[in-house]
Amino acid sequence: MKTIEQLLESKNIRVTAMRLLIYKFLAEKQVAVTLSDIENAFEKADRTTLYRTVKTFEEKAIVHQIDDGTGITKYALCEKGCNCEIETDLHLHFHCNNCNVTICLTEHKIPQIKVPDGFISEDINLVIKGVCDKCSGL
Amino acid sequence: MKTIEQLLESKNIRVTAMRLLIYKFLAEKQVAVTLSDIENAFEKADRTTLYRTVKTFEEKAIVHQIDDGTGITKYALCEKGCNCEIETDLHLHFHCNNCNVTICLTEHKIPQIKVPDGFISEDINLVIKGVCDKCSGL
DNA sequence: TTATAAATGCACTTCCGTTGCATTGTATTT
DNA sequence: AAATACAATGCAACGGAAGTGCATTTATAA
Repeated sequence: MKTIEQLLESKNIRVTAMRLLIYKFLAEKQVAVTLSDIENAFEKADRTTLYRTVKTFEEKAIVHQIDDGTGITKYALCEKGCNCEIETDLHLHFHCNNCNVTICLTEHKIPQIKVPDGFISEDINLVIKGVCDKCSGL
Repeated sequence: MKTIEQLLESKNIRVTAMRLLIYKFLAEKQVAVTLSDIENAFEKADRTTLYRTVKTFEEKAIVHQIDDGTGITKYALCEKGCNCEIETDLHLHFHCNNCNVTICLTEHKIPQIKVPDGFISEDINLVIKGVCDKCSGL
């Protein structure tokens, strides 16, 4: 079991208090969060710091960005089964129109999709919108 | 063959010069356009008018909105084979990372995707990013 | 301990989407 | 045709989110 410190070091990122806190925050959340969410959780910290921290995490493949169609970028930790950098391993996301939550369906892989001749597929973004299990009551 | 005037009237939208121009602009373009694109094409017109015109078109299912992950909303005409309002008929979009163009692949339908128990799928957004036929040179 | 570089905080900017309100234009009724 | 009603347009402004420049603080290395 890797500690967060070890993880950051393995990615060549300096271990700072802020980064540990943000990492822990993301790890606790089971859903994708916006920058505002992080802002609200750390009111003492500056927006820019949070912004740049998340950007650093993204570059180092610690978090991945999610575009769920709400117009606001969300972020979620890359963990067990999430190898965002590998195209064939992309998972999909679910956005609840009711509670506005976005979650990673890491176990659901995106099916191979044929593109027309001449087109080269590099990345796929698949977001399903609807009602989540908590809201549907099923 | 319906004229644009007839189309607008059939959707209960008043026929105005602006709307005819914007419709023609969208029809000429083979790709999805941003509001800025339209703005640049009609510099005499006000941003708000263009914005509201497109929104009207969207409500009346004349255009559909595309979220290609660039963070900027794009719009494209709904035509032959595009029945956006019907979930099972959703087509996918391709975004070229090179020339930044987004096109509708109307002939490519989104495969049925199973969601976990308790989740209800209402809408699906699928964007493939890569290199388009014009840029790939294939 | 000092030098070096990265991380943080503050201020500010830009871009896009959106709304309120006054004005112009279009359609309808008498 | 004139008056009325309502929709479309234009202008101004707001708000949120993303992003940048620079000074300051903090951490790492020499």
